[in-house]
Amino acid sequence: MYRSHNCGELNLKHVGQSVTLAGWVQGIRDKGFMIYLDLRDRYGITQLYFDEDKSSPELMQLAKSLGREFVIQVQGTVVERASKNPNIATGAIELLVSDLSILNKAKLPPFTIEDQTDGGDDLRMKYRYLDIRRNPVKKNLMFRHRVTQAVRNYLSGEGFIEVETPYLIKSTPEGARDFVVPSRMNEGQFYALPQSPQTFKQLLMVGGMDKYFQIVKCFRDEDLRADRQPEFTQIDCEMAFVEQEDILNTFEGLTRHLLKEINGVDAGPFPRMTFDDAMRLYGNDKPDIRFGMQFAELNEVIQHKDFKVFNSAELVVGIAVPGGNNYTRKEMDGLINWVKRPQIGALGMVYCRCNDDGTFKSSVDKFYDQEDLARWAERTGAEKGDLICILSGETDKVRTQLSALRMELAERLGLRKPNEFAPLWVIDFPLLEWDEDTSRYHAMHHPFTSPKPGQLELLDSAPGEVKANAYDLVLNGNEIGGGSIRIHDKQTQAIMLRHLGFSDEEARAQFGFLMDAFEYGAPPHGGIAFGLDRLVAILGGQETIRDFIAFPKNNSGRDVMIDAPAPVDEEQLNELHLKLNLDS
RNA sequence: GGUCUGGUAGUUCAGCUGGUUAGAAUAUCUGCCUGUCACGCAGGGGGUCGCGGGUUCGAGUCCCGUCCAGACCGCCA
Repeated sequence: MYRSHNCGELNLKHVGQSVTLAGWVQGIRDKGFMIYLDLRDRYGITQLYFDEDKSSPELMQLAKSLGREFVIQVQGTVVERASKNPNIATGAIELLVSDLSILNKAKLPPFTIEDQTDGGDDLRMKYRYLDIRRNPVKKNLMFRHRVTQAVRNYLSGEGFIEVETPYLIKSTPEGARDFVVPSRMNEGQFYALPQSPQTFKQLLMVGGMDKYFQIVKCFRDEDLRADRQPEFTQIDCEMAFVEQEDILNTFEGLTRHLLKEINGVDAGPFPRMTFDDAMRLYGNDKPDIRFGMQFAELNEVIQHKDFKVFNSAELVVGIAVPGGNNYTRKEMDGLINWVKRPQIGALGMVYCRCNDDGTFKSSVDKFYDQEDLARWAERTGAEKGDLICILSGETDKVRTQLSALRMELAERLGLRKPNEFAPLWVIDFPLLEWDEDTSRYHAMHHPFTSPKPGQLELLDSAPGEVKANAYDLVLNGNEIGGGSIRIHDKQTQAIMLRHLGFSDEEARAQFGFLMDAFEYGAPPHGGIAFGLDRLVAILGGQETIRDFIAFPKNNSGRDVMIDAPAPVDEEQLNELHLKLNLDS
């Protein structure tokens, strides 16, 4: 037996007991005549105590030879401390050590194993196993466990069955790039790793599983971001015999349960907003509604003067920035430069200060009088002391730009409070989205999403207008889940694929198995998938998902710890019937 | 594919318009210290300034290239 207790559980009740502990040396405070040593494991820290008067010279010597992160085992007696530390759970006691053995020595770690480490990201990733010893990462992983546990309990309690679906599947042309796996036994052929178990969960519905979920890895070979990894985890869910309303209610229930169970937050009914409204009011299909600053379209009240920039714009839209009037000239210039950066791409920004005396001062006073400016304030809801920021241009672009500005300003104003949770359903997404590059429509959600009832006919006349039974769950400006009611009959699916540019042959080759299944009694069904990594990070009050993943990839998709990806040798390539072409 | 930022001691960083022997903090090592817990005090060691080229009397500093890391845009049905 390596230990009788862990390093987080001993307290005054244990005084006098003889115990055995094992763990890592967090730190040593060598006072000469006595030595204090912090012993750490997953559960906490317990102070070990060596005393020249009470310990043998050999034991003192051995204790002095210890270094940081040595793995040791100690036996001793729990004693009450002469001076207690109220900051840790075991702070009232210490262990007077009688026996010490070194289970394993440790090299000096390349960064300090402390809450505030001195290590940079790169180094921490390379030695992730050391990083995981640190509280922030350790706590995040344990937090993630609590969330997944709560998800499983809740869904299980609601009658959902967790079913595993295969990882080695088939590449499909729609959507993200696939990770591809060559097949040794099938020369020249490849599996693909799933971007999601989408078709399989639909087939489970055809198979009568009725309520399915799976906490499952998904793979997308696209560039990474702070909140995006090439392999990530979804809470994938599907239900049969449901309408959109059933799905929304069920998974609003799950989300409310998580907010209560994990964060102790009682969330009321989740508000719902159509995609069109989200775009109009926030310029974004995943609005952060923890704060206001809604868009106000100003065309009517702004295009009657001689200011050509506004008059020629498709859309003129503004937001009120609370307390923004106190920005200095320099800060305003900074803000204007910020929106003009290539990442945002605005050509300029017009602003209007709302003074405390009720007057207005705009950057375009040449063109607009006080009466005009008062109308801007009325439209944007700006009050005394606020600042109105106005962008103009092509509708889609200007909305995106103002949305970015809104988020940036909210960030600067501290309006994006991590402990506040504002869930929102965004509904009525368009079925199709025009793609400039390929000059065709592609599915906004995925090709199995059903159009709103009665809108199938519109597909021919006005494909861009067709709305889908598709919905996203947004939490604090992040898309944490998305789903749809699916097509469940072969004819509709065929029509859909035809509009996505598939020939009938291609459709059969790619999705024949699904369409066949639809002919054998497919129930109406629909579902949703949550991005677990993102969900966990947001519930944990953070924006980056990396520290909620035990072994994440870096910005260029590398695992710097095991140094993957890596070349394979010639023999392996031959076995897979592959020849490298590194020139292309 | 693109834009931007960074790469200097084990680590995190400073190092101005080019100019003596490249600094700080922390970590580490040695000694001292009887209640520490971010222990304290004294002292020591520690550098191919990412790499390659160029400009210059002289480059950590300027220029070009390259590699690596991070943020973002494109991309992510």
